[in-house]
Amino acid sequence: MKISFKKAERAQRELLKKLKLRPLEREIKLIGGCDLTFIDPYKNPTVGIGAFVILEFSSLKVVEEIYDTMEVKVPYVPGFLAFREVPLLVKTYLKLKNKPDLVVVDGHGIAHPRRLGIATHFGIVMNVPTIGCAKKILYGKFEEPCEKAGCSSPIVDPKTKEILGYAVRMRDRVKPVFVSPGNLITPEESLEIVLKLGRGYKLPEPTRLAHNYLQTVRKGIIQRKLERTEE
DNA sequence: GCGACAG
DNA sequence: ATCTTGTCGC
Repeated sequence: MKISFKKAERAQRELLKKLKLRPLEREIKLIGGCDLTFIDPYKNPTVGIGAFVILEFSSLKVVEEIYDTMEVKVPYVPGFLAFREVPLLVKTYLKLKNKPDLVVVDGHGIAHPRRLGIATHFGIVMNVPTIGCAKKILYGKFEEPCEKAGCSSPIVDPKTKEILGYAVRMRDRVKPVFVSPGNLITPEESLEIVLKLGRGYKLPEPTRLAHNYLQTVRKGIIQRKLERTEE
């Protein structure tokens, strides 16, 4: 499927009007992590697998895990990731029994050329507080944080000098992750919460667990598919 | 014009 | 985003 940049940008500008970067309104009890993978990432129409893992924020214990699949035809284009991945994230989110008070999304929030990273896009569509946590920078300038776990430095918009988020070192001497608010939260709160989600790994727990869960699910699906075609 | 470019 | 073992450094 082709993608109209003109229409996509227009859609992003429309969604931007609904963005709310304001302090959290209620206490975070349940926190969700989500991620996507594909059966064949190099094929164009391909089957995507989406997953959500819900954790109790205070203990980081898993409360619920769920996944769903969907045919994905939209290609990945930097700056327009949400158009490829949000539909499946929404489909999976709707299956949850335990709705989280906040969702950590694999990708950026407002640290995006038009402030509409996947975390922001999903947060606005679902009207839920979100934080974006990406492994690589997409937009904004930052200084390398100190080498210790817990160190951070702001991601600044080169045009407006606004703070879009933070580069955060979750583990000693390991590459930082890039944290920015998605919707219904502030940059400072996003940083504060992500720091509480560290378990000594590079990624915050919700994201790490969603990713691990997906790997297991994916192997199972591929395995079952093989058994089915050879008997 | 060139480089950079989440997943 | 996937395929993959060992290996090096802290």
